[in-house]
Amino acid sequence: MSNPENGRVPVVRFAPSPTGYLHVGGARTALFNFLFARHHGGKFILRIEDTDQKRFQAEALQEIFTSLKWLGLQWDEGPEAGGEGGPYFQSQRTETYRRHADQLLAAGRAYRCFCSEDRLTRMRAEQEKAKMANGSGYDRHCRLLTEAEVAALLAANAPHVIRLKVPDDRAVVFRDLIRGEISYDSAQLDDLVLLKSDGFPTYHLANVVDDYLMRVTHVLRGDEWIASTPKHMLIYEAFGWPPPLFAHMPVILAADGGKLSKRRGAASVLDYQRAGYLPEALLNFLVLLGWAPGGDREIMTLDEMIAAFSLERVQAKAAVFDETKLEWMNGHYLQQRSEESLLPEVMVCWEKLLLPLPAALADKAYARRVIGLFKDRSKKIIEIAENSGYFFRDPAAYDPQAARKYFKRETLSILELLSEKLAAQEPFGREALEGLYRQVAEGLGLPAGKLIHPTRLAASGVSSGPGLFAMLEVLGKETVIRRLQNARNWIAAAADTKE
RNA sequence: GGCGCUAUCGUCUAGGGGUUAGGACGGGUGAUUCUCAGUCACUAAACCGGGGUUCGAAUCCCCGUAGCGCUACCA
Repeated sequence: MSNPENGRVPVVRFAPSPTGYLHVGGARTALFNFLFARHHGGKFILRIEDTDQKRFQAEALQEIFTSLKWLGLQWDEGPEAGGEGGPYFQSQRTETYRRHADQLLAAGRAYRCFCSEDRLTRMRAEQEKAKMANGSGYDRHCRLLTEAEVAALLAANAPHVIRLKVPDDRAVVFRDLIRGEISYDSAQLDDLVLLKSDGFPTYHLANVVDDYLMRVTHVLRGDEWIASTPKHMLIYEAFGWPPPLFAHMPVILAADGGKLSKRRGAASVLDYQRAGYLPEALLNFLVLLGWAPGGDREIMTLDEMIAAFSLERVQAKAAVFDETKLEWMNGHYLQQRSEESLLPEVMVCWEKLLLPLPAALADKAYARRVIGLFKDRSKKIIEIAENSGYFFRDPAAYDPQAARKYFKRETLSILELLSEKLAAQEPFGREALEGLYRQVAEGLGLPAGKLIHPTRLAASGVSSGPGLFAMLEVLGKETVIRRLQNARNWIAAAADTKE
């Protein structure tokens, strides 16, 4: 399948810089790239933009890989995957960038700039003071250097950068696939730095050179890059290369309308994993932030997203990250999942929560049944583990409020009677147990609730949870009777101290 | 300050010259039940403001306002 825009099989790339963890905004950009590539039968490249040595973090790199894999966004080319366009770390391509910067120098489209940081700072301060209406930015001081001056400075080993010669006063126009035509006046643009004095390229140079060399057809990136795009257009032009197509994704905002940050709701992708979210839920939620397939469809598998995805339907407006809806969606996907598939992840939570580890945890079949009791009433994986502790050890205490309500003196005899009946009950299945309870209640002339609530509290220590009879069935006869006895003794002791 | 982008219920969005402006989350009410959830039903809730264009504007154009982005030898 070829794409409708320029007839070539699309090649896209996700190009994070390893300066921090992959957060949901980045994940959404990666997702849109992935969906676009898959929809058109194209290629999805992962490229690491690590040209800023000062901000590089090795852990961040690992986390980016782990996050993308967890979400199921497998890249076709990139680190670990290989490919013809490699290497995929920009820090390993510095020779390439230098060569290309030289090429621009030779063509007279760029020049060496020896200005010190000091001079630049002073210049900016003066511009600030003069409140220059426009055209603030580098004053092009070194553009006027003669060849002899440059040669002398070079001979003296003077540190320098390479800057692009930006044309004076011209419209730079490009078409954003989501917003339409966007135009900038080149007079607004700086003579931007292409190669830094440490020999590393700036984002702008590396980005353009790599996108060209890797034959990228569509640049789908966050909309904070819109203002950089005219600069990139000028670089393509200086090289004489045809530019790719651009589409800028709207940003994702925090609930208060501000920027997404760790402090404000949006953590890294892996934090959502740790918090008990399912990848399919996060993906489905994220795809709806800035895109909709049309109509009323919301719940979609990855394959359905791929089939329906199109850039034309991507929203231009920033979207607010609504954690509540994510939770709802996660609950939905939790219900869809089998007990079996949930087991490893719930087990991790149990192992953290239940120390020392109860022997019952080793019984996989039992664990699966417990999960079955909780997955439909939970929103996150962690909740399944948090609320099910009593399936692995007897309650250490009873919820005080519930105890006041359900553990009364007259409950004593009820629990005793129930213990007796339960001991004789066979089979110990949920329907049979319910039948037994209704029968006993009737015999006593009491509403079934009078039996059910104390039993629940005795068996679990809390007053909320799965249906009582399903719970008793999973717990098993021996455990249930033991807990009923424990509760009986507890009530008796409480009654004594009161007197 | 300059430049740019954006604007439909609280939130995500559908629609797009003539509609009772639709759906989802969240809220409210009710039903179900042994609790909590869940599920189901019902319900309140929106076209930023002003000018044009037009028989007709939420929809197209302009202006304003607000929000956001960029304005680095960061990405």
